[in-house]
Amino acid sequence: MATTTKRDTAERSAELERYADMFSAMGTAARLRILQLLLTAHPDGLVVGELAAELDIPNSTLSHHLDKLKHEGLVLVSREGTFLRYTANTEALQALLGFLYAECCTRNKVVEPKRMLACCK
Amino acid sequence: MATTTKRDTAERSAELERYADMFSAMGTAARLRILQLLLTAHPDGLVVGELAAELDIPNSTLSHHLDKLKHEGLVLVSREGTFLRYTANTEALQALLGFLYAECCTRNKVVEPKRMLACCK
DNA sequence: GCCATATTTCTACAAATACAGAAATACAGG
DNA sequence: CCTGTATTTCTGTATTTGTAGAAATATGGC
Repeated sequence: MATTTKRDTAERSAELERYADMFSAMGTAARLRILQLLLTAHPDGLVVGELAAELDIPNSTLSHHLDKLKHEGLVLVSREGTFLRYTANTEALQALLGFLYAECCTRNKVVEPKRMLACCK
Repeated sequence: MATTTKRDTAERSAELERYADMFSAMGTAARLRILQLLLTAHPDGLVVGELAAELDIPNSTLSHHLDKLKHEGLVLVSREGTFLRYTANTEALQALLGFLYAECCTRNKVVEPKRMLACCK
């Protein structure tokens, strides 16, 4: 019989916390919109100035949002001279989608999870 | 050619806001755990006392979290005498999953979205 | 080294959120 | 109607979050 060790539980709750933080990072219209724009521009991504042009929010606010998205691993950054280019982190998004799918559907036993595994890049 | 009217844009941003609120509602470990428990118990759901027994948080705090989840449409409530029974709102979760899938994958053109439509109940 | 541009950090503040003890409400049963 | 149990609302506080102006930093070109 499979025993659930204290470490298992700790890991599981740490994982839960991580996903909660990711959901939280997507929990405002501004940041969700940023992600949308980056996904639309994927895999090239966008530099901050391009995002700013679309979003009509002050640079400092935008920077703050980008920092949060970066901190939760939802976007990646690379420098191009003076510019910083942000791209959506498809791996993280795939993980999040997979988690949601597993929680929502696997436990519900409506669709087998295999179908999701190939999702995203 | 399809023109994008002002109303289209307003609707789209209202929708975005709604999904952002949903993500926000799942943006803490406590509420994500509540959803997990409800999904595990789906379709029966759980009464508040059962949730309280699992979660080890004060009733008032739990009630507050449940209220937020209810407000964002992620759970449904029904009264059973003295008890209130909460269930996961699979329709809302399916919509959220579909949104995330569409944003993450359709734009990315990796997997066709048809595969998701039958997901959840 | 200096200048111009891109982006972030600093700082501050208002608003939202998490939390929880205590009181209030809702219901079932006697 | 009174009692006990279930759950929420009330209340207050501490923390986090969103926002943004101003200053600072980073980079490339002259």
